[in-house]
Amino acid sequence: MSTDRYPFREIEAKWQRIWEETKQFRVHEDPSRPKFYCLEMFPYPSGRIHMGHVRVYAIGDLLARFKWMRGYNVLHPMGWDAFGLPAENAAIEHGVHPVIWTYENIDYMRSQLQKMGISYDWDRELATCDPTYYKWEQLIFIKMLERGLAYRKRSTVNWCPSCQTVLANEQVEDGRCWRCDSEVTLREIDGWFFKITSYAEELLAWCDRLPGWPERVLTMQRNWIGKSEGAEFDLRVDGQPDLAIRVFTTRPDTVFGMTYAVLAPEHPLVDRVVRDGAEREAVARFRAEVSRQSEIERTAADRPKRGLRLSAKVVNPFNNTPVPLFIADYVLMGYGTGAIMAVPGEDERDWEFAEQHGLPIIETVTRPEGWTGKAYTADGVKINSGFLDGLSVAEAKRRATDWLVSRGLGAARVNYRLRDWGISRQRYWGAPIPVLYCDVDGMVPEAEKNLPVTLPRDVQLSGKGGSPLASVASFVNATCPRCGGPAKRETDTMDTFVESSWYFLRYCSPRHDTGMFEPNAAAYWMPVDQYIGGIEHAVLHLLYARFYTKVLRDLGLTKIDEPFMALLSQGMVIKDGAKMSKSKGNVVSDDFVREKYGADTGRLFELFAAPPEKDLEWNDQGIEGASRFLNRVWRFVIAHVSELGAGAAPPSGAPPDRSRAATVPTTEQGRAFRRTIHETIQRVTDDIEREFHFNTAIAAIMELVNALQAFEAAGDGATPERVALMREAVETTLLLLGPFCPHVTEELWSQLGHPESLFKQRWPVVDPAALQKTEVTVVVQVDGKVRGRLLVDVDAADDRVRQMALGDERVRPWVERRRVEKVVVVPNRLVNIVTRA
RNA sequence: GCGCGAGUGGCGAAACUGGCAGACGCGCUGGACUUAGGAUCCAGUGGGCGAAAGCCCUUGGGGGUUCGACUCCCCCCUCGCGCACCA
Repeated sequence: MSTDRYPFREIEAKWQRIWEETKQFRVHEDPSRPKFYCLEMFPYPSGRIHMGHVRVYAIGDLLARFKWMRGYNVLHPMGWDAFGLPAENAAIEHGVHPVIWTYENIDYMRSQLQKMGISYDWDRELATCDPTYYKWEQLIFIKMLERGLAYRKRSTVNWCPSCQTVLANEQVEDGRCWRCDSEVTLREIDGWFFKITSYAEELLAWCDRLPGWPERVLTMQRNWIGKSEGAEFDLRVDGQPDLAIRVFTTRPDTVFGMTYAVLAPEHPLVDRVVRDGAEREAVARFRAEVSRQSEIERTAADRPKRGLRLSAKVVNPFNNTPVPLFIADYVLMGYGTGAIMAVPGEDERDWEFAEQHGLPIIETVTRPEGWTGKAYTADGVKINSGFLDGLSVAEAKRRATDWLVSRGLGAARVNYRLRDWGISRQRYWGAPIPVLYCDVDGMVPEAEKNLPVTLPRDVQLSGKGGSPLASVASFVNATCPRCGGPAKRETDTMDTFVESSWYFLRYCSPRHDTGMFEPNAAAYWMPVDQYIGGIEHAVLHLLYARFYTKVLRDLGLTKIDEPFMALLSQGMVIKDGAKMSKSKGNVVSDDFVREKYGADTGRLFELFAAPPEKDLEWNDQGIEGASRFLNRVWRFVIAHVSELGAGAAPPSGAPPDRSRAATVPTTEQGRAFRRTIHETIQRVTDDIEREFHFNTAIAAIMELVNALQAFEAAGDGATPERVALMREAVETTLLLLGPFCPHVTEELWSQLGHPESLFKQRWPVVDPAALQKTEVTVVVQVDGKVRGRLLVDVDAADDRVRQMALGDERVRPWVERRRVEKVVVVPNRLVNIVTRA
């Protein structure tokens, strides 16, 4: 057990107190300064902050403090995503009311964050379960309802049997619940939806205009939205003139290859094309079989396709040929029209099905030479396709669509995979949906003056299913805001992703009480300049928030199109091969690390161990290294305080101009050392600002400290020049390290005699003169292998360098008795002598 | 299956637009100080040969482009992630 650690406990408590007392990180709109809105995804108050959380907040704090020092007015808020199931489950298991459980967790986690010393403006703290918060969400819900952006319908939805609630499509991963991993089932239920599909095109288009986002997140969003262009048209049912089946295809060029058609088993027209009792029975049996499959089984691509041939036939409008009609499990009711024309020649799924059922296959695209595959889906010349023969696929698509349109048989059509966002939750701990049902007026939104519709405190939570609010008579029985008669309240609550879809706007004016946010404040701060959070929300929260922001814009509340300009998706913190989580029992608590090593050390280690986008394996030994480094800095500065501190304080409190040294070094050693200082400034600045490579930024600072110690050790006395250089190095080190380890650097900064906070200093500026070199080492290679080194003047003439290289005595033996074929000179870098025997 | 991304010492990782591979740190080895060291400091640390100078090999594997390849191109292997019957 190490003993001689710097007194981090006292230092951290001291500076947290001072920052709080001086309200150092409280901010206000200030149009005279550039703003920077730095935001980390707010946490769900699950209980304790662990090292997985620390990583995100350390990154956010580093960027916020860095931007402060770069002269920005930085908004850096924190709050709580406070509604959600764990609170309700805790209530069921332990009998604690969700409100108690939630606020106790918030209190504890807030104290943990405060002990981390993050530069939050705590005056802006919010919790989404606060009625003054969700009130505005209810108001927006009503406005969305008026515009048809919120609607209620009965539909087949994803149901999590363990959470006892509906899930949106985005919240199902691999057929399992995103939160509890239970297998999701399907259920027919009434529920509320947000019409995110109305924004599909815009959400997709803006993916191309978010250069600050990681490409993989944008790809995931594009895939999720799943745009496909094609055509829709009717297939007449043979012998039933009043019946037509609408199909959607992305390949209208292949219609001449249609050899059958398929309806989803649930398709409503199935009942109308069925001819007799026996067939009806067969259909019922098939449907039962299909519905027995779980969602996972049904959508797995690698399982055999099951189908049932119906007696009816449908007619291909292009050539009036009747083809057989099937119902099959590989056609989904939820996409397109729930019915397809099947073209086995050019579609892999149809090929597979056709083979199984002995159906004919017509090729309508010329295969390339030597093609041995089955269905052919690439481009080629059209064949067997009537008036389309000889065209390319793209051209044939256009012509076929035109043909349909001109005859009034169909239309060009764009489909999206994205479905509307189901937001009804049959649970208690969420924001009530502000709607009532009246016998006279039907479904009625709550009057604005009656908002918020608050969640009642007294409720029986059993987890047995059904919305718990339904059993709270005082909540359910209400007054119709339209007729004043009795009405019943909606008892579903909203998906908690609704709260997190606008909290970043609320932070701009968190106590504003006449609207969602104060428009001028939002206009000043928004959009978020840097958002930081986990990759797990690539499609969930990040898509919902983008959608909701656009809705607010269209309601006239804000002018911004997109909430987050730049996104940093940090990797997970792994321990023993798994993500840290309570259920896996591999959590390294923030309390443990902070008490043993200090907050600065914990943060430093997480920022140093890996670049932020990569997963980080927690390593108990690695943190010792971070601790050792900070101790080394501490000991060095303390040991030299008296000699360095003297005169270090600027006379008037004005920040000294650090871009010019008090002294221009007179020795080569001094010049080299000062060059190291300024190279470090450049490296650290670039690493933070350009690439988010915090690990290499820290490495550069470590190198500077190593150089500082070497410089000190190699000296033969404290000349004024040496002291000035060391002071420059020490101050630069503290300034550069500040955003990573704020407490220890702030303390040392003050010990050096500076009356003003380190974080009110300007970020160090590179002195170009210090970077200048007079000589460089040039590597000499012979046939690509390093054989020698030359010390030459910077920008020495190529010819001269060539001569020196050829004449170098370490190089000569490798060149002797060989012919020099060529000499490549890369100025200030290397010489490569190419030889031949 | 399709689409991305990644494979570098014992470990975490560096390497700008092709130009000294392995910065920085962990671990390990030896030494100093010490009653002690799990503190601190010094030295060493990719592999092989060698007393040393030095030489040879080395960025998943194979080919290619180039004076020169971790970096660019082609094929293959492994791992991770995403999508996964979306017509």
